[in-house]
Formats: sequence, C-alpha cells, structure tokens
Amino acid sequence: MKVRLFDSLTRSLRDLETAEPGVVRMYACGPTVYLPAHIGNFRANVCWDVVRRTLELLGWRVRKVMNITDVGHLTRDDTADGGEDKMEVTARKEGVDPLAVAQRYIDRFHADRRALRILDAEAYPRATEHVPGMIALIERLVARGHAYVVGGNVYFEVATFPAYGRLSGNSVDALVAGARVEPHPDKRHPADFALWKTDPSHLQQWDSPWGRGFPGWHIECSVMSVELLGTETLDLHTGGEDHLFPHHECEIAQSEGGRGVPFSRFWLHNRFMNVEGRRMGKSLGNYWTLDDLVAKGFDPVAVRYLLLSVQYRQPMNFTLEGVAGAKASVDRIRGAVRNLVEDPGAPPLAPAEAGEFDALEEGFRAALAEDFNTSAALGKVFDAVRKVNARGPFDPAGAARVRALFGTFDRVLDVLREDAPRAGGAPDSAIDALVAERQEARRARDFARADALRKRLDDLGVVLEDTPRGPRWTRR
RNA sequence: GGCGGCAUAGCCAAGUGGUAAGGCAACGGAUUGCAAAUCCGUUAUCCCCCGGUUCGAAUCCGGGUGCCGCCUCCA
Repeated sequence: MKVRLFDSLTRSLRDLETAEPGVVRMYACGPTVYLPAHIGNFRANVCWDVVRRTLELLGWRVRKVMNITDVGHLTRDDTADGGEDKMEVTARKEGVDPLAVAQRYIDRFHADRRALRILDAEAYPRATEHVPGMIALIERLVARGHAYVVGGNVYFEVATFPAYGRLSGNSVDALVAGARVEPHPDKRHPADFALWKTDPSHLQQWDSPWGRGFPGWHIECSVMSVELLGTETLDLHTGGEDHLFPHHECEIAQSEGGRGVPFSRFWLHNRFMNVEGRRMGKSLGNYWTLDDLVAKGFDPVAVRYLLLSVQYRQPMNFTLEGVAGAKASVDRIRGAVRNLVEDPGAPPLAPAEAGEFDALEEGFRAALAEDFNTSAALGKVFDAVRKVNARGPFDPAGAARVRALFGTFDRVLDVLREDAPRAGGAPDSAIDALVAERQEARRARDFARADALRKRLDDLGVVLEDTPRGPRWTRR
C-alpha cells in the first residue's frame, strides 16, 4: 500500500519513497533534558510512534533514531553575555552538575515514554557524545565558505545558502525585514547563526580549533542523524512545528552546505496542542506532566489514546474531560475483545460478514496510509467494535478472525494490553472470595447482602459485571 | 512588520465538489433482582459570516470576523 505523507518542505502530499527499498531511515528531534517532558512533548512523541508503527504495519522496516539534547544552549543565540544556558540554570538551581541534570531527565523521559507505550528507537544519541563530529562538520563548512570565524565563535553565513528560508516560507530578506532579527556586531548578516561558541565559563566545554567552548544547538542533529543512520540523506525527519524555524532551517543549511546532498527526503511537523484552550510551553509553566495526570488517577494508556486520536497535523486541545473520555473509548475497544464469546456451535462467518471485517481492516490501513489519519482509522475500529458486539457468539475460526483484526488495529494503537495493577490493591484471591460470597447471596435471593458486597468491591476499585456466563470483575 | 494554520452538534473530531464518519456525554427503549456491559433509537435541514463559481460546495474562489502558531529556548 502506498503511503502518502505531507512534506513540509514542498508543502504537498507525496508518496513515500526511500533510498533503500522497504527501509525508512527516520530521525526525530528529541527532548532537551533540563526539565520533565510535558504532555505536549509527548504528543509529538506519540505522533512519531504512530508514524513508525504505521509504516511497520504496512511492511516497511523503520530505523528510528531520536536525539537527546544534553548540551545547554543559550536562551538567546547572541553574544556570550546575551543569554543563560538552561541546563546550567537547572544545574545551579539543583546544585548538581549538568550531566546529572541530564541523566535525571533522561531517565524520566524514558519512563514516561514507556508508560505511553512509545516503542524504543534504535538509538538515542546524546549531543555530548558527538562533539568531534560536530567540529568536523563545522570545519568543513568553514572550508567550503559557508561559515566564518569571529573571535572564537563560528557562524553560518546564510547568504551563502540561497535555499535558506525555503522550509519556513521566509526569504532571508523577509527575515531581516521582520523587526525581531536584531543586528549583531559579529555577524555579517543578522540571520547568521552560531555553529560554535567559545566560552571558558560555560560548564560544559570542549576543545576546538576555535577555542574551548560548546556547539550551537542546530549542529548536533545534522551530525548525529547521519552518524547513526549511516546515510547523508535521511528519508524522514520529524519535529514540532516550532522547529520549522529556526532549527530545521538551520539543519538543512548546515547539512547541505557541508555535504552537498539533500538532508532529508521528507520533513514532517506536528502541530502544537493547547491545554484547556490555552497554549502551553516549558517557559510558561502551565504544562501537565504525565506524573501529574497519573496522580489525578488517569491511566497513561488513556493519555496515549487521546494524544493519538487527533491527526498529527491538526492542532488539538487537551482537556481533563478529554482524558476521561479517552479512557471510556479505550474500555469500549477492550470490551469488544473481552466480550467476544467463542462457541464451537456458533455459525461461521458468512462470506459477506467476513468481507465486512476485511473492508474494515483495509479501511484502517488506508486511513493511516493517507498521512496518518488516526481519527478516520479509529472510525473503522469502532465500526468493528459495534459489529462484534452485535453479532453474538463466534465460531473458533470467526473468533480468530476478529482477534486478528483487533491485533492489527493494536499494532498501531497499542491500547488493548492492560497494565499490571498498581501495587497496594486487594489481592485477586480476596476479590474472588468476595465475588463468590456475593454469588451465594444472590442464589439465596438475599439481594441486600449482594448489593452490600458489590459496594465493598466498588470501594476496592473493582467493577463487577454479571454476565450470562457468570460474574466477571475488572479493576477500575 | 514577515510567514503559516484553524473555524463542523454540549465536548473531541473525520470528511477537500455529490448531498454531514466515529468517540465521549445526554435522553428514550430492550436486557438486568438492581446494576454494569451490550444492542436499538434520538441529538448539526446543516458545517463562523457575506458574496461568487457550479446542475450541485462544509469542501473551490473573493471579502470579512474570530482564534492560534512561528519569526527568541520550546513538540
């Protein structure tokens, strides 16, 4: 099946084509680890997880790499006195060194990521481990006339790269015309950006031909992506819409200026999400972390569902009401599989019926293949849910077909599996005993006692259902 | 000042020329000892507003209004 995706650079839907048939080399811009990631960061991560899982479902092999920015970068790409380094700010505040800060938030990022069922990337390269490669690329840029050295700092000269601005839809002139690009004493052009800063006072510093200092923010991605994926032209490069400019614009200029080949065949950018109708951001401090939501009793899987329920290229509004609704949706999907009754005496699937299931599976794949339209894909999932719930018992072959269908859905969604119950709850054996006791009461038609026992179970966080095949319980 | 996006029921949201998917919530019915789950039904004569193109527009074009994003660290 052809996959069409929206390429930010050409602003068009294009069929996915890669250098190596059947293999996608994908690079995702990852977190800067000086604060816990918030739910907006994870929207991006879930989006790229959906991309990766969709491609794998459709038969591609995906090599995904995500960087970890563990070098502090200035809050302003300015003279050395112009800004503060955020890693260093956190390090000072917490009284530890920057690497300890980084490690703490890296660990937390991965814990949250796993809770949200975002599959492992092939590698998570850290900027601090790839400085020599960055220096090499910067030297190459200087040698090729794309960069210049001023007082130990190295700047990329945008005037030498005519395509600068193409990704973000700006021309260099337009960027200057905008009031927000200020003239800079060292820069030949206000839009020139730093590749290397010499600064002996910076906590993290490395030797370079231009002095002891640290790399500019953008250069790490140009270097690590190529080193880890083993190609100078990536197939897919992803990031948030905020990265269109300047980050990815600069990556393209550096990479193509230094190497002379296109940096990536496709650029994907996710739209931001708002929280309760307002924008969120690290610097605004109004963000939810996953821990915050778990503390409110929400299931990370519900969060995952909510984040993937809106297509990546649409802005989404995150609300607590939405998380609760997402949990209900997940329970409904799970219910279809859980309630499926397999009976050897049940009628087998009629050809038309089987055809409908096939069509739903095909529709699911097709929706995702069209620029990862998860909303439309979920429509197919719920059509299947209703069909299964309405049908009654399935014969073994039919049951297998239905389970396979939901297995296909879940290769992308990954919401069916239930997490292990949280520690501290009543043991299963105690719950089973209460359920059995209630059954006794019901048999004796002592409904007052039965209802009292239901209430006790409810207090233990147990949802009890009486089915035609006997009672069944789940943890809330 | 430059660049870009979005406006569909109470909420989330699909749909890019052929007469409004799906989810949550709500209500009615079936079912149940009561529930839960499930099924059936109801909930947008209409897709921000005005004008245009067309046999036909939520979908295309023009204008307007509102909201949002990037241009500075940020998914």
